[in-house]
Amino acid sequence: MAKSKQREDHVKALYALGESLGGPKAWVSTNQMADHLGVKAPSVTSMVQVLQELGWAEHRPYRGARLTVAGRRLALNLVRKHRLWETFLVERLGFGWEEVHDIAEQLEHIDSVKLVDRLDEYLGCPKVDPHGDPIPDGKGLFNDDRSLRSPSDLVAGDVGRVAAVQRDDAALLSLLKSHGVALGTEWTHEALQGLPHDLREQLLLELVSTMKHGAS
Amino acid sequence: MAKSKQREDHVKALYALGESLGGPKAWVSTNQMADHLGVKAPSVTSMVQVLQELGWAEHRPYRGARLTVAGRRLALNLVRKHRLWETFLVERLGFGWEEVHDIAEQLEHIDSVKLVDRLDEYLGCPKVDPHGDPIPDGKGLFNDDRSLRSPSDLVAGDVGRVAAVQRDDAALLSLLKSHGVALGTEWTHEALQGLPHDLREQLLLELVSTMKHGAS
DNA sequence: CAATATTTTTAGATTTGTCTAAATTATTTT
DNA sequence: AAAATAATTTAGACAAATCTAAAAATATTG
Repeated sequence: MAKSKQREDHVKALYALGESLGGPKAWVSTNQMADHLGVKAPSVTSMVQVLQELGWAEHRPYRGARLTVAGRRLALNLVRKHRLWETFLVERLGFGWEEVHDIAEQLEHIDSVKLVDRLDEYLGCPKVDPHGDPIPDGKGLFNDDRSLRSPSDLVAGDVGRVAAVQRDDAALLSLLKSHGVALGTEWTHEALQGLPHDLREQLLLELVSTMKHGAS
Repeated sequence: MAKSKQREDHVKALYALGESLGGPKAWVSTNQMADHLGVKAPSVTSMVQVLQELGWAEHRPYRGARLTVAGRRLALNLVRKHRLWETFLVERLGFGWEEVHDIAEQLEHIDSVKLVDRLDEYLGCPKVDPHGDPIPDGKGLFNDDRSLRSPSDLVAGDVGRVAAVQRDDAALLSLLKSHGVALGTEWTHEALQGLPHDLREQLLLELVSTMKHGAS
């Protein structure tokens, strides 16, 4: 096995960037990972070579890296732990959704299958975390049957409920909060235009009502 | 500050051994620490020198080491976190008291004052953990007003309630469990003699009733 | 109290994860 | 398509935490 905080962080970065780049087959550049992790590119190169030896990633020199099936399983387990702990912090300990990320970042590295399973059960096997993001189950599968839309998909007359936020960092979440944006709040197309563009684009909405007729 | 898991582990060992050797002024040998931590003596020497530079310990070559006031504060905070997490695992997640030590050993290094305070509050500010050991408060003070006795202090006719166990490791605790020993169970002097000597000596009891008259 | 035995430290090597600077490969531009 | 530019890797250094083997200090014993 030979896990470590750093190795797990690199696996998670590889997963997150791979997803945003078009799925498990996408190659992620070492520079992107370096930016994402706040380290320099050569550090990523050497770590990615370690991940390859551990069987968690594949590395094509000068092309990039991507996760193997085992690496993906590990990544999804980290996501699961992160989101379960965030849920615990918000729902049980009364934290605000904007202040839990850094703590969950530490808690996700705690190594105990039994702990995660018990925590999941204790929280009632939640399907989404406090940011609206889906929580993978014990086998690393999402149960994401929501149909989310970008704010730019809404037209005049539509109302959308905030279901998730794309990026999970304290600054952004505080800013959203200060504009009255929280999970579950409902917004008309018009009201959304009142938000700054970069903020608005971070939201994912569930359509509550529309004036449009025909196919949804 | 510059905390790390290893530095914190050495501070905790220094605290634990110092206590069992007669309080904060006692010098702890590097060999004792090495045994306790499962590393070699030279590793401890170099780490103790680091702790000295950080202001957490004092090192007298060839004599031993002991904590400074700051080091002691850090140690007590680690004990606090360890015992709060153990309480959480047993009382909320349904773990057995013998299986929580290793997980709490990881959780105690999570760094967030707010998290610890919220957890404490969530658990109802418990005074003792599932092994019966007192939990220091946020300022590092024990509220230990129990008067505990060693099994050998009991005489014929006395009944004692198991209030704590001296050592916290899974093997011992499982063994105790298999002999029917759990926190809160009551034992007569005679019944205690039925336990193996080394097991019996790990217990701390609260006197429930006695046939003796006069001073307690 | 001198010789021996034990404990502890120093010296130097190793592993993990990071860095900077230089070399290499890929991409873009003209 | 050659030259310039950008991205990535290699090479080599460094810090943290560990180890083994050897040296130094302390304790024990005859």
